[in-house]
This record gives sequence, C-alpha cells and structure tokens, in this order.
Amino acid sequence: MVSIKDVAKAAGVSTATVSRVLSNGEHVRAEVRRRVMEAVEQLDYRPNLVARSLRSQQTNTIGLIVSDIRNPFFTSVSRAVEDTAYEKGFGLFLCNTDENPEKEAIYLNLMRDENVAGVIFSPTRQTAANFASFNAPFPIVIVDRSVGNAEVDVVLLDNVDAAFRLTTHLLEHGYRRIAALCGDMSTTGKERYSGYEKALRTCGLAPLAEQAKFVQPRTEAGYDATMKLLDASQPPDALLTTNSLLAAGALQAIRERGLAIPGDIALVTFDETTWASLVQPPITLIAQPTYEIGQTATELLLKRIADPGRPTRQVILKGRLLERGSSAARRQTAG
Amino acid sequence: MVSIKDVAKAAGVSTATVSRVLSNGEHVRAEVRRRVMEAVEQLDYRPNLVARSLRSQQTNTIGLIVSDIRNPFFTSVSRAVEDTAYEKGFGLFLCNTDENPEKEAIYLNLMRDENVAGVIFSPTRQTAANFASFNAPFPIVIVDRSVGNAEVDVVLLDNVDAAFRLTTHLLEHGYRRIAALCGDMSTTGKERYSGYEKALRTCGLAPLAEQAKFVQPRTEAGYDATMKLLDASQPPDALLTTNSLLAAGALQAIRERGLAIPGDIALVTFDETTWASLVQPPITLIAQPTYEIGQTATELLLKRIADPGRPTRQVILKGRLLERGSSAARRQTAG
DNA sequence: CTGAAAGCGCTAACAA
DNA sequence: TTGTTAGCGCTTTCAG
Repeated sequence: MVSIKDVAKAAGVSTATVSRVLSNGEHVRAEVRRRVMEAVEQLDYRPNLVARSLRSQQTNTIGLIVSDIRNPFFTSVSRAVEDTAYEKGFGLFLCNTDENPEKEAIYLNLMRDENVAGVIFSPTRQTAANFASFNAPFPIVIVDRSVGNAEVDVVLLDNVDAAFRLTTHLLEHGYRRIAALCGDMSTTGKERYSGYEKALRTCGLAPLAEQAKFVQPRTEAGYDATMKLLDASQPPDALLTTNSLLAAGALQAIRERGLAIPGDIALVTFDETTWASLVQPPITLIAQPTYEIGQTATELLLKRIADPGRPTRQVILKGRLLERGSSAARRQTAG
Repeated sequence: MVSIKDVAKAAGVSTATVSRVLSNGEHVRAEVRRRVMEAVEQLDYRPNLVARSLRSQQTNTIGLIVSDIRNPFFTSVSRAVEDTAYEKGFGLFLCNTDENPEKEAIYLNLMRDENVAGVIFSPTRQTAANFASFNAPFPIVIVDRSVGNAEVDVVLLDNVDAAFRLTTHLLEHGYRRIAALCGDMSTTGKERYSGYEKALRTCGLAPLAEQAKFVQPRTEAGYDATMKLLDASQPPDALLTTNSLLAAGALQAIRERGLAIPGDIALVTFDETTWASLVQPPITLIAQPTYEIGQTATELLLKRIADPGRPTRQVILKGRLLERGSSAARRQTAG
C-alpha cells in the first residue's frame, strides 16, 4: 500500500506539500504540483480515506436509514440519494430498520461511530416523537415522515392534501362506503388518515370505525385486513390504502373473493409501482415524486454539512393524482 | 466526544486495558473489567470506528456493487445482504453502476480507499472478462454473473439450465416460434441465451436471428424490441425475456398492440416480482432464490474475510419454474 | 494481568 | 511557498 510518504519521497517534497496538492492545490508552485502529480500517477497513489477521516474528523459518506429498501418508494428514493451523493463525491451507507425503534437507535449510533457526514432518515412515529431529545453529532434530513416541531430539514409529501384529493376523487365518482387501510408505524399513515377523514366530513360523511384501520404497513397485513373488511356485513364499496404494499395485499384479497374492481369495490392507493399500471384495471393512485424526494433530501443534507448554521427548511411536495380504471365512476344504482 | 482516554482515566487504568476489555475481554481481571465497563456505561463511551480502522487496517463495512438497486432482483438481494451483514456486525456500503464499466472501476477503487472488509459485486461482462487482472486488496464475492475461470467465490443461478427449462416448457406447450430478449451487458444474458438455444435445438429447431436479440436490460429496451418483434412479417408465438424489466416492457408492448396472452403470444421471463403474479394472466417465470443468494454471498464473503486462504467456492443454485397462465398450452391449430 | 509507547496515514498549525 | 511537527483515537507489541 503506497502512502503519502512514498509520494513525498518520490517527488522530493514533504508530505504536507503532497497533502496540499491533493486537497486544494493552493499555495503550491506549479512546477512542484506537477512533480507531485507525476509521482501520484506513477505510484498509483490513492489517499487513505480512513486516515483522512480520522484526522479531519469528517467523512465523505452519508447514511440512509429506511424501514425496508424493498418498499418501492424507498427503492426509488435510495437510488436518487445514491446518484446525487455520487455526483458530489459522497458514498452511501444503507440501513433497513423494519420500522423497529430499537434498530433505528442502533443504526443511528452506528452512524455516529462511523463518523458519517450526515444521515437521511425515515423514522417511526415513536422515534419521531422523541426526535428533539436525540441530539446527533451529525446533520439529519428527515424524509417521508414528519417529526413534530423539531428544528430539522424535512422532505415529504403533503399527505393530508394527497389523501384528501384521493378520497374526494372517490366521492366524486359515486363511492360512499369508503374504507381505509393506513400504516400504523409512521406519522405518514396518520396524516393520510386525516386527509381521508377530512374529505369524508366535507361531504357530510364520517369514517366508520370498523372501516378505517391502522395496520402494519406490509402486504400480508393488507391482505388480512382487506379480507376482514370484505367479510363484514356491510362491506365497503371502495378501499383506500396508504402504500403500495398494503395495496398489493388488498388486491390479492379482492381477487380471491372473486370481486370485480371497480364494480364491486374500487381500489386506490399511494405510490406508483410497476404493477399498478400493469394490472387490469390499472390502479388509481397518488404518485409521489420519489426521485425528486431523494435528490432534494440529499442536496439539503450536503448543504447543511457544508453550512451547519443555515436555517432549516421543510420541503413539502404535492402528489400527482393518476386517475385510472380502478376507481371509474360508479354506475347509479337504486338505493 | 468521549474517547478511550476518558474511560481509562475514569476507570483508573491504561487505555490498553480499556481496549482489551472492549475487544475480547481476555487477560483482564474480572474486577478491572467491571470497573472499565462501568466507566464505559457512565460516560456513554462508544469506540471511534474510524480510529479503530486506521489502526487495525480493517473495517466492519462491506460493499455491494450492483447495476441498479431498482431492479427487483437486486433490491431483494441487497436486503438479504444487509440483513446478514447486520447480524454479523457489519455495515453496508451501496453502489449503483448502471452496467457502466467506468463506474464499476470508480466504485471498486472507492471500496479500496474506504478500506472495506470485502465486496459483493455483480460485474458487467467487460469487467468480468478482465477480472483476473484486477487484484483487489479485499475479498470479492461475485453474484448473479460469472467471471470466466478466475479464482473467486461466486453465487449464481444455473442460468443455462433455467433458460433451458423455461424454453422447453414453452415447446411442450405447443409454442414453436419462440423469440428471446436477452440482456446484453452480462454473462447472464449470454448464458440464458445458450439455454434457450439448446432447448430449441433439442427439439430440432434453431433460433431465428431476427427473433433472438441482445438488448439493454431495461424496460424501454424491452418495449422497443418487442414492438419490432410484433411488427415483423412472421411475429413470434411466444416471447422469453431474461429479466423482469424487459418483461415489463414486453408486456406493455403486447398490450398496446392489443394482443392476447397467451392466445396471440405467450410471455415468460426470469425473476418473481409483485406484478408478475398480479397481472392477468399471471406470468410464467423462473423464480430465483434472491434472498438466499444475498445471504449466501454475504456468508461466503465473511468467511473469506475471516480466512483469506480458504478454497474458493462456486454456489450454483437452481431456479424454480412457476408455471402460470401466460404460457398456457396452445390450442391445436391447423397449419 | 497491566502499562508504556509506538504508530496506522493523514492534515493543519506553526515556522521558516 | 514549503517543511517540521504534533496529533486524530485506537490497537498492539513489548516490558514488567
């Protein structure tokens, strides 16, 4: 392993000069710089990032902590984060927490031990609630969720608005018994529930307790909850789910019961996925600008790393309602 | 930031003793150990991993270099890798290369600079071909692709066999004009083509040049290539694609042309995805044990890190053929 | 079983 | 503009 000493010797300068050339290149005579670069080239020298980190007390790595990379929303966000980080010369450290507060704490601590430059984090409600008390030694940007009134950079969807529009869309298309399956681990699920409720109330309706449920944000939970909904004495005529995993479970359940979409029940959800536009009928949904979310979060983080004192910023993005067949206007029926 | 010195002082011992207690705990009197642990607890001390790395010349981080985390195959593999690494106390550094050999080289170098303990890598054909000449200072486990006769640990599917079975399945179900869309960047695409060809030959058929194409392993390329296939004077009666992205593009094209699956054309592919079982008809495919692949690769890597001299191992896994509606037996037709 | 001391490779004062 | 020097926080000989 060739070190900075070898380069210094080969170029006939001190290690400090090599370091100068490689870091900013300022305050070095052109000819000396040339000699150093030549030695670097010849020896195929690459600075040891670990040593650099230890000395400078900062790394070129950022952390991304999400519940599960297999959730298409996070898959896409993570790709954007990695792209953007790469462009700016940063690497990416990835963690899955499974919405488990303990794992969140472990990973947050690991990030600290690794001395990362910053972290992009999508916390559970529990961790979000205690967020103010957790003072990390690195900047954090929150994505997809909200964290009360803590002073942090945040990038998320206008969830209440999005759910409101999605629900209103159903109401306008003639649906009345609208059920909702909301993720129970995040603020996001709660907020989307609020938008749903608000839309119903605006219409003079109220959500029925047995039709609006908070469940684990997973496919199986979506399947189970939908089965129960469908087996009720007064099953819903429309179902709203707050993420694509719940929707996939719901769709499976609806298919298994032999029900038609939207004839027997409409289905709408959040998050664009490959399957949502490929199934018949295609699924109406609120598409999040996932790539933009990841990109914006990373940019915000890198700016804060560069300038820790800058005022925090909350970026609230609007979802795009994609109206498709799964919520086609209901035929008028007697009663 | 509390350091090992603070702990040493608080416990009334030397830093060496603290280090001993924290690393293996051996050769330390029980009472001293207790005092040290107490101090650690009290001060909420956490070892600085960067300093530890610099000194010990090894990290607890492994790298994962794939073409695109959004490919469901890699999404699932990466989750398994992260899980397994986490269990063993390792962190994960994630890189997307977009099948770009330059990016592959950059990331491989970055891994070296970061002093990672090892890397799990899915290389392009180009990089795989030169693999023997690239002597990394860290262990590498190759996944999903093969690398000639280099001495490396590898975990991959028996691609020839899988494609052979998939094609044979089509033949047995009465399809004769079977087209194939294969990824052009990886050895995997080539191998799957071989299996496809072999199955045809076994049946006394030969792949038609205009029906077997190597294309970029992306949805758009799958769409474009399928459109061309369908517009030919003698369109195929079945289409095999070698990954789920190509399949998604193919399905879109088939739908757009208003063709029925499998009536007008059968569609089969590789990789289980959410959508493959949700569309109508569901898609026949070879399911790869993605989680097992990621897990096995990680275990292999960690074993090699622990024992660099151990003999290399090639783990070849069989795919599972899931027969579904998209390749239902063809009705006998005159001609 | 424990401590002293060297040094991993680099950067950043401080001198010159 | 350049070199000297002192560590960053930790592990690991080597003595004792």
